[in-house]
Amino acid sequence: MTDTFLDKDKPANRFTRAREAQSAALLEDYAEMIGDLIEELGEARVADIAARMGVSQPTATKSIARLKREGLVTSRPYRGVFLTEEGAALATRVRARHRTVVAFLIKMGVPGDIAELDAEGIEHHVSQVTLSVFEKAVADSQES
Amino acid sequence: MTDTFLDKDKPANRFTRAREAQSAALLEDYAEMIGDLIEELGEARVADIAARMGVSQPTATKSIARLKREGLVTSRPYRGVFLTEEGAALATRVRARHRTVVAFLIKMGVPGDIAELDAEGIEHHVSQVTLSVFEKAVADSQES
DNA sequence: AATATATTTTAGCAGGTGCTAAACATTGAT
DNA sequence: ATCAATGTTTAGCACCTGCTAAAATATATT
Repeated sequence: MTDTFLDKDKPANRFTRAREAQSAALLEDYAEMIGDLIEELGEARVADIAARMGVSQPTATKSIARLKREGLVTSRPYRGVFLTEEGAALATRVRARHRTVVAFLIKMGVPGDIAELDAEGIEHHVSQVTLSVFEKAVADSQES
Repeated sequence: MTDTFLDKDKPANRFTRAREAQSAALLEDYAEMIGDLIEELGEARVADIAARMGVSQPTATKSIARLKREGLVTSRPYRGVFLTEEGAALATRVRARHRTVVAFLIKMGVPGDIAELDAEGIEHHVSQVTLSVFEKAVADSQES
């Protein structure tokens, strides 16, 4: 019996862990943004997704293909993109985390626009433990 | 005259900015680690670099080629890797930033080991403004 | 010095994300 | 119904980062 049964999926090394988080980041961002678009516009078109991500439409199409492969969205050719149940859950989770990180940075004194920019990169690397710390810091500042 | 002369290098969009930060991350990590190895062992060998990065040696060799292309390191075949002046400056900057992020997270209440893991991903996305906020928060907690 | 061992690089592959140009489908106007 | 404009996908490229297997070089042992 080895001592590894508890860390089955834990990468041995911090860089490996950061690489894995980064690999999930694109999926998370697309899921969240597609959710946003559906809420705002009633549908998520490739053109809008591409514009918001700052990429070309073919690039968006290709990434959407990956999202489909991963079971996060569905789409039919020349029609919009829709979140699966799993995708919608991810979007919700990611949106909440994003808001927490932004609120936390602002609470620490970072200007809002910069907090928004930094959060976009930071959020994907915040563990659950750290996120809870951020949440608590934000909540504490809101006590009357 | 357009209104863009002030934001020459600023990506239009937060995702584009995060992508660019990510592209620099690998360079930053290698530079820092090569600096660490030289300090600890007197030299930075490919095998040690690969082990610490959690990648195979061929992968390390390939990334070192990119570092050379970017002017951050020098190396001769079958010999160690050395930082250029620019690479050393980058390593110093990155190491300081890493320490600040870790210290800040710990100060906020994140356990040390988790702070270390999270910082590895977060640090590359922290702007100068946010870093200053972190530094100040750490400094404040150290007042006697 | 010859041989064995260890290290490093090269070769070749896979998969991800980006692009432009061109083909295809849909939508809207005449 | 046809044609033009718009939106989407396909094709084909480039570059990055990862891998394994094999070749090349350096180092250590006898």
